[in-house]
Amino acid sequence: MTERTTPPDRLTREVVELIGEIVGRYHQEYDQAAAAYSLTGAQARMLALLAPGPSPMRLLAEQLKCEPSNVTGIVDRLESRGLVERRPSPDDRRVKLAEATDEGRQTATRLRESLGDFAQTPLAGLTTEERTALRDLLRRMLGDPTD
Amino acid sequence: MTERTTPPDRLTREVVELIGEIVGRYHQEYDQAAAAYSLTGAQARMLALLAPGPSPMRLLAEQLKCEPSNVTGIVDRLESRGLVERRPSPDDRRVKLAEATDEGRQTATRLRESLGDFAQTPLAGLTTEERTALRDLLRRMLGDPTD
DNA sequence: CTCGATATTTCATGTTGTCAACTAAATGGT
DNA sequence: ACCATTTAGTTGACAACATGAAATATCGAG
Repeated sequence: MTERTTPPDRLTREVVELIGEIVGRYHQEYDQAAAAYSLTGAQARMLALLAPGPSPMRLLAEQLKCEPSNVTGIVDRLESRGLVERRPSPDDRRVKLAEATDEGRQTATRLRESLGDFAQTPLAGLTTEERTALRDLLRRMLGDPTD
Repeated sequence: MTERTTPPDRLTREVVELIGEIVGRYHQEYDQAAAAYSLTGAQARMLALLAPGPSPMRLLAEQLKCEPSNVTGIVDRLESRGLVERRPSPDDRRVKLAEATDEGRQTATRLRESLGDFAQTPLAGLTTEERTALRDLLRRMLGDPTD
C-alpha cells in the first residue's frame, strides 16, 4: 500500500477536495451563527479577534489578511453598534487600538459557543480516538510545533 | 490554558480551531491562485463548477449556496471575458445553461493545478499513510458513504 | 530639523451578497 | 382549454467587503 510510485496526486487531490467541502460547511455554519446576532462573517471574525484584548488596526489587517483601509470600515460598523470602541495607543500616537466593549465581549463569547455547536454536527460521527488522530494530523499539516 | 476541568470538550474545541486555521489558509491560496488569472474567488469557484459541463443557473446557485440573482452577476462578468457562455436549455425554455468556453475550461484546468500546489505546502509534511488516514477521517466527518 | 517610513483614514471603484418585483414559461386542477 | 400557482432567470436598489491611491499625522534616523 505504500507504493511510492503511485499516481503522484490522486490521494492528495482527494484530500484537497474534502478540505474544500469542509471549508464550505464551515462558512455556512459561521455565517449562520453570525447572522443570529445580525452580524456579517467579517464582523464576527473581527469580534473574535478582539475578544482577548485590544489590538491596533494594523495588526487586525494582518490577521484578517486584508488592507488596513478595509479594517476601518468593519470597525466603524461594529463601533456604531456599540460592540467596539477605538482609543489611542499610549505608546504611539499614530496607532489606534480597537477594543471590544462589554457587550461586544458577551456577543463574542456567545458566538464562540454557537460555533461549538457547529463542531458537533460534523464531528458527531467521530470517536474520541478519531478526533485525537484528526487533531494530530491537522497539527502536523499546519506545522504546529506541539509535537 | 488552565488545567481546570474544561467544560465539555477541550479536544473538540481544538479541532474546530485547527479547522478554522485550515479554512484561512485554503482561502488565502485559493484567492491568490485566482488572482493570478485576474479572477476573484467567486469567479474561480464558478469556473470550477462549470468545468465538467454546462449547468442551469438555478443549480449553480444551490451549489454556491447563494441567491440566483447573485449567480447572474458572476456569470455576467465571466461571460464578458469570454470564459463562459449562456445558452437556452432544449428541455425547458425557462432555464439557461451556463457553459465554459474553451478558454474557460483551460483556465479552470490551470487553476486546479495551482490548487494542487496549495496541497503540497500544507500536506508536504504528511506521509502517504497519514494522508490516507486524514482522508478517511475527513470522509467520515462529512458523512461520506465512500467506505 | 529634514527625510523617509509607518498608522490610519478618506475617496473612488468594483465585486459579492440579499431582497423584492418583474417577465416568461411550465404545471396542475377543474 | 382556462386559470392559478410555481419555477427560472433577470433587474434594480442597496449594504458590506475589498483594493488602491492620496492625504494626514506621527515616529525615528541621520
